[in-house]
Amino acid sequence: MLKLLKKGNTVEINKRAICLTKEAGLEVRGDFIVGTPGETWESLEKTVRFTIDMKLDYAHFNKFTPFPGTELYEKLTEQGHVFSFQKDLEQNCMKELEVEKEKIKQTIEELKKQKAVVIEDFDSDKAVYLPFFHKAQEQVVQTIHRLGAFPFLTPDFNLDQAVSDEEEELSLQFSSKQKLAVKECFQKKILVITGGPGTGKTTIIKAVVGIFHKWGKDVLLAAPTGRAAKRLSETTHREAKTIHRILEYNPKLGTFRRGENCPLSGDALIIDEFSMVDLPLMYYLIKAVPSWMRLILVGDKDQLPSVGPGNLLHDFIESQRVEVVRLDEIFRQEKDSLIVVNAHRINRGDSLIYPPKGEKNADFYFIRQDDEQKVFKTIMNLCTSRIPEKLSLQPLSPQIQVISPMYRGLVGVDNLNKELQQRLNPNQEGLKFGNREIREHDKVMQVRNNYEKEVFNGDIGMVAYVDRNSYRVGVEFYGRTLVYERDEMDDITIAYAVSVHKSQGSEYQAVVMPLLTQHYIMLQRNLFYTALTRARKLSVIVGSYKALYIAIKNDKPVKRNCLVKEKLIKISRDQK
DNA sequence: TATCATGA
Repeated sequence: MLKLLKKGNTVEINKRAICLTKEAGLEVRGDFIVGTPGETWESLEKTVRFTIDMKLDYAHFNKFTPFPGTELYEKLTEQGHVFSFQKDLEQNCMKELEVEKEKIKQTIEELKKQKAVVIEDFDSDKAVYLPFFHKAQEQVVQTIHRLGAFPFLTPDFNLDQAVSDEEEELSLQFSSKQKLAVKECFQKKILVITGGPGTGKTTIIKAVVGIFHKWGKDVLLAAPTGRAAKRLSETTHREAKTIHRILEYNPKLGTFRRGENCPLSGDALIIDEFSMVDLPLMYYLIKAVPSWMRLILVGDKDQLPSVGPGNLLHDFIESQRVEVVRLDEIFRQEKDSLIVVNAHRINRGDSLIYPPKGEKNADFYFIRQDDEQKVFKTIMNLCTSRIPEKLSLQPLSPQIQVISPMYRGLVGVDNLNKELQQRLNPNQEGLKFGNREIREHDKVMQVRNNYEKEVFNGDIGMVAYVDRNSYRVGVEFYGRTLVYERDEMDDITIAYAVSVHKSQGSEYQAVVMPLLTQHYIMLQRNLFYTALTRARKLSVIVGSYKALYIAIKNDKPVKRNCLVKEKLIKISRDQK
């Protein structure tokens, strides 16, 4: 018998299945099968095929026989080597593949009987889900469809006048696109506003909130992270909460008090940084949205998709069943900035434009370096002297940030932090906590929301003092010094280098990033785009051309197996 | 084959 067991955050299917999943490359992780809900038969088979390929490769490797197509194979055959057992092995593997496929089908059928998975016909294919993800996806699609069709109040005042009033109040001039975005918030039931950094998303929210307020309507402001919520409330001068908080999350029970039976109250709900919202969170959120409430979703569709399943912002936009305003004019940086130009090129999958040789005033540089050691050395050199000199900044300045795609490795976040601490902040007596040391003047990052201290996950600070007697540390965040007790030390981490994911939502004058083929799993267009657009004045990429090319060409992570987009299209077609 | 991450 197969059973679903819950262990920590992971669902395990009994031993045979795990064995099967391991052998077949099917991983059951974070409550869903193969990384994404709605995995199709076709892609399941591809995964299996891939695993068999790897096995084949591995088998050859063990017998010192290279795989056809590899450089080594070509070289050796050129030299007259013959690999006679090649064919047998391949044939065996093909048989194995059939057996594996059959085993997977049987396992999934068995799981279906136990209602441990939901199998759904979709077009000519079949989709496999864990029940929760199936339910979540259905609910999100149906509710978005229903909410969009629900009648709503349109303003009884002159909208154009209201917009110019806001312009005056905020003392700025909206572009025509921005004006449109503001006005559409009042003319549409559900609206998506998307645009890159510097396209004025927050200013638009500000104006929208202002107009709603003057109209006498209640607006709820929320964001998926504590930091984004804090930023939102700072710019709008109104209360903004995390989505978890507006839904009144209960961490002990893992439930939300707000839901169908206890909906949110208000006339409009604005979610900022919507690109970070994943399918489960959207499910809980949408359940708590009453029919009359307007929904305004704001985010950058080109940023990193949520780590959790789903790619909702993208799916909503692509489905063309939700109204979208795209902000594409850039205000923050000039048009001749290579950072801006290249950010656009990355999103189109075009190759980058490099500064002319010897150019000293460009804001983007690519230092070609194939060797990991050399990349490492270059980064050290950039951080200790070249960048601080060029921008006249202190080497310890929080305005210089190293970003890395991964934690592991010589040019990973962890090692870079260790080495940068040694070079940038030597000779300081620090406090040891486990295997790390916190020193005076160190750059640190808060990694957990703390509402008492008013610091949030992702906030960057500097160690102001270290008290060796009481084992306390004082950290200065934006002019405020906060005291950390010994047992609070896990709330901060050294932050000379941070992951690209962590850097999302922050901006720095200068950004340095290694990019090598060893990061291949992370080499995605969105990742590179996010890293590049964190810099305002200077962005330096150190790495191999091949890695750069892979990253730009790879738009795969955008294509997830969720069927939110397809289902939104289907549901509106079926109703006609 | 193995990476990133939020929330109370």
